[in-house]
Amino acid sequence: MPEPSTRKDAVRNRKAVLAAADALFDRSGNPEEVTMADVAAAAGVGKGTLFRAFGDRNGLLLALYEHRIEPIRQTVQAGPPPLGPDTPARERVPALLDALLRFKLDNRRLALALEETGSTSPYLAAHYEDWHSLLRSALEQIPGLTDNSEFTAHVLLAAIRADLVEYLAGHKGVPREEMHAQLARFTAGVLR
Amino acid sequence: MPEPSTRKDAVRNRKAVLAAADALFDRSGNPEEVTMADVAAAAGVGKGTLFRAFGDRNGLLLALYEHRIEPIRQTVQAGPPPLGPDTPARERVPALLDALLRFKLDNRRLALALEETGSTSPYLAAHYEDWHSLLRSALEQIPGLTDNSEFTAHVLLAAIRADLVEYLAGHKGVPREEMHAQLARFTAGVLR
DNA sequence: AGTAGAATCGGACTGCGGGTCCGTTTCGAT
DNA sequence: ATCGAAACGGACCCGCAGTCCGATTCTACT
Repeated sequence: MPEPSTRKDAVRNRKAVLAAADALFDRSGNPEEVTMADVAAAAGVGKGTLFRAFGDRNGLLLALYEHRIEPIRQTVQAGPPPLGPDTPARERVPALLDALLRFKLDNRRLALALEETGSTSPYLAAHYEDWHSLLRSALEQIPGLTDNSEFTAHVLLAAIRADLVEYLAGHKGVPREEMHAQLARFTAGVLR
Repeated sequence: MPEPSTRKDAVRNRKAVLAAADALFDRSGNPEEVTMADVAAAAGVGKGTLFRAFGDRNGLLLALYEHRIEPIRQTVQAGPPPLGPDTPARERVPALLDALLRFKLDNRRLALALEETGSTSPYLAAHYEDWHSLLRSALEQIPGLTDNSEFTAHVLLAAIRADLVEYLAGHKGVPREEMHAQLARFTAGVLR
């Protein structure tokens, strides 16, 4: 990410901001109450620096997200089954959803903040398209689902949206394994 | 809604505000850019009046929503099949989802505004609980779905969330009937 | 009809957060 | 050591939800 010719104070500050934001978002219950000024202060940096490095609030959230999701992305793209590309679709679909659910449980605040961001619908984010098309092409390889795969992929992703996960896990107190089990059961039903 | 002893100017202003808000939300593409000041101005009323009548932005949105959804609510509660209580669950579930999808298509801006409202997750709204428990109890009457009905109801409702509907219908240009068809196909699959 | 006083009105005002601006500081190439 | 360029940082601006309180309008009572 850091360009070859970037001044080292810029690099240092970028890291400081990422670390501070990372900590702040996980700590607070409601991500909306973490302000940009807070992040800048916690990182020991001015607001100007913060905004120059990440553009806007959404840019910061995105950078955090990409950093955290990287391992999963890698595994999906070139790793072993059940996530990697060599997995039969029937196993890969539930595995993908399971991994994403685990990610959202592990990164609830961040995922929430990312999907909330008022004006920007989560469906317009670049990474949504990625996950959707991956899931969709997996679904297309399963006989009997090829016709409605587009919509089915949307619904399966909607089943693990950050605010739903937060509601069930955080508000309703549904335990982790229970959520995984319910999602697996539902997915199995859809895949018939 | 207006208490027996409410001054008539208050009643008049309340109606004016509702009418103005109704029009404004439907007109603008992005509901976030309709400000409370706009609504007050369009209604020919001061901001103080607006806030006294509805509490806050969310209160206004809710009042609008309840006004518009009332016919559906009535039909569901005491109307004829396929929405009313005498409908066999197997037909009622898809009918409910279809009606809600139609509602969201017809009231896109409003539904969006209602589900966005930053800090307040849609899952904490009173009406979500209502629809969820209705759908869930219908699902429970279908053999083979009784175990996972809770989660299944959440997912089916997630399939018609306002921002997803807006994304598909508005951004991707999926026509109405196509959306209804896709939802019906998916639901049929889930109900097996 | 007239009047008192309570409820409502309305727009100036506050608080707050995202985002910008620009004088000052730091970097690194020569 | 020097100089131009890039980065810094915090004062500043802007827009919006929500509040406050003096002015206004309604209604109950005579």
